[in-house]
Amino acid sequence: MIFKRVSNVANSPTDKICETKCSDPHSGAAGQVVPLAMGKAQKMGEFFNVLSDPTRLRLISLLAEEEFCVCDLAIQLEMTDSAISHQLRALRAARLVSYRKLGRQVFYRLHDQHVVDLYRTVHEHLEE
Amino acid sequence: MIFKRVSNVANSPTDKICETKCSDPHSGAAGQVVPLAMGKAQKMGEFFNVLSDPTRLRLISLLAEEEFCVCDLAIQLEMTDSAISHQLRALRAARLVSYRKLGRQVFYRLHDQHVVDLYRTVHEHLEE
DNA sequence: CAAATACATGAACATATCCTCAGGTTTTTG
DNA sequence: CAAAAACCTGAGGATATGTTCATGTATTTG
Repeated sequence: MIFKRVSNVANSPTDKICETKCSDPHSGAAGQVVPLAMGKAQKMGEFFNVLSDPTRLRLISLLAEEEFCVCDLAIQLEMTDSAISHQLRALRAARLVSYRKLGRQVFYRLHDQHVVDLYRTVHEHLEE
Repeated sequence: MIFKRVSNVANSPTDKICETKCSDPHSGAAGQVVPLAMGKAQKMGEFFNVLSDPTRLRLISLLAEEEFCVCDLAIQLEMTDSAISHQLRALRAARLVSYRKLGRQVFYRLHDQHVVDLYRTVHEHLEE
């Protein structure tokens, strides 16, 4: 099956012709190669985006060891309470951390082991 | 061992006191919990950042199946050659893809299996 | 109860990111 | 050789992101 050019896609002024491997019958059952759907790519991107910030990664590296309150996290990263709080908000939104309140303090921990695994995997990968 | 407050760190006008668990002796051999170093956090962030864009993830999803030339990638994602080329540049810089030239076409493929594993792991993780 | 601590939040600013547009190079084709 | 195809690249503009600053809420302490 040949990929038909989607006509009005603003794909350059003069349309071009290059349907090289689109008709290739190998790879998979139907011989069709379909890209990840937009919606899923968006979700997946948002997930990786949470892990794309140095501060958030440093927070995760600490929380991978034990539970910490916001103030202590701020001290160890030598950053403002506010900055840390904002980042923890992002980590919460992504369901990467959970917390418990104790008096006026809030202790954060990693939501599950999954993130730690991912973190460690990439950490090893970059050691080369 | 107690964490001593790093004095001039712009850590709010009035310095505060909260050295809750910093002196906690458990976790690890020396009982010390040290955050990921700034430099490494930066590198790691850059790596995840490459995977934080929907377009790049869709490219990876295609290249996980087989080799493709730029034009075909553009057609399947319904985007401009230019846009795709820019993104492939980012993937190249991150050493996630390699390429071979054949005539006037350039065929891209994933550099190694490692990325595919990571991609699939997260893909499954988000299926809930 | 008033002050202080711990944390959260909104606005604002500087920076980064992704796409488009307008060119560029290289290779093929007529 | 000239035109076209395939791809690359830099500049520019809209949008997103991270920190600071100022302020707000809740809990503890004197």
